[in-house]
Amino acid sequence: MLTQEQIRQKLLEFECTLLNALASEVDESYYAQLRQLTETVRHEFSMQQEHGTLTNATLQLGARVSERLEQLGHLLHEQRTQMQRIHSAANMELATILRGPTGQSSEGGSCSDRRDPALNAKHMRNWFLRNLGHPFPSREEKEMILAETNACIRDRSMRLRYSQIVLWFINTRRRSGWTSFLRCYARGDKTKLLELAWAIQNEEGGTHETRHWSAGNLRDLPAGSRRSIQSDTSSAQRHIRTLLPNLNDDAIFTMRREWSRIADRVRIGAKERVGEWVEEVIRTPSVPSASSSHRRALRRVMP
DNA sequence: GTTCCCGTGTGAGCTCGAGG
DNA sequence: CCTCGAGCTCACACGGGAAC
Repeated sequence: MLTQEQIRQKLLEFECTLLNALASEVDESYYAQLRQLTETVRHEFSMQQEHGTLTNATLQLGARVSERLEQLGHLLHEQRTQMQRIHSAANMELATILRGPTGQSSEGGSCSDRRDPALNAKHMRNWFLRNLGHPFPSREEKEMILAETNACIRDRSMRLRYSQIVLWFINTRRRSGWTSFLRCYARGDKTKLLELAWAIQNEEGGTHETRHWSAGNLRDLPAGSRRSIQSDTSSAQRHIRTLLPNLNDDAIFTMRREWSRIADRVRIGAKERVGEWVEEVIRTPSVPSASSSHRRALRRVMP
């Protein structure tokens, strides 16, 4: 353990370092060095305090250093805020230049303005994957996702609207294949699909992190459906075979593969897949195509 | 009847690769 | 380099169904 004099000496050195930092520019490496030094001093100080070996004068010195640290903290915060402001202003200016003299503002509703290539879908994807069995956020949840997404966007003009969140979920359900899966394996019954998702999740095991998806919560269902599931206590433990008794091993394998593809498409980004739609149409020629995408695909492949 | 939400159909901007 | 088509994505309009 250090002597009282050694502690005082270290505190004075530390104070000197802090004063230098306050008087000059602090970069990331200097900041890291200061943080390390702070930890060392704090550790030594608390050890001495525990043993009651600190004099009043040393305690006062400690308080003064602590005050300097706080000052430095404010200064760093100010520096960072200023840097962020400069960065944001530079980005906006660059965007204006790149847009060129004919560039239009995002107001006005023309079609050229509707598309936002920088749509930040991270939070929406996360929510979707965590509720893959029932990806229908409530109004409150959509507003929360909206707030989380917009908190990540510093440029106010780029912030999302509530309707964009709604549209994203509609389009993602459709394009990831979730809606087709619902029709195909649950006959449009969302409650059954959630049960199926739970069954797949139970059989697959692991965690959300290893699977990259979760079935979601019963609370997401309408009250009536929730009650009907809860009344059947074994439903969450049901097996895929019980839920889909008509499917053989091959069909169950195909179903599980399609389910993991849905998760992948949501995780990486939903893509239109012309080849697979054509396959689907060829497989079931008697079923009229339900989606515009089918028609678009066919129009492209068979002009 | 009204309101809200969802699904479907479709338009349109953008990117990218192939071909001239 | 330019053009063109395919694919991807966002957005809007509209209709249907459920809840009130």
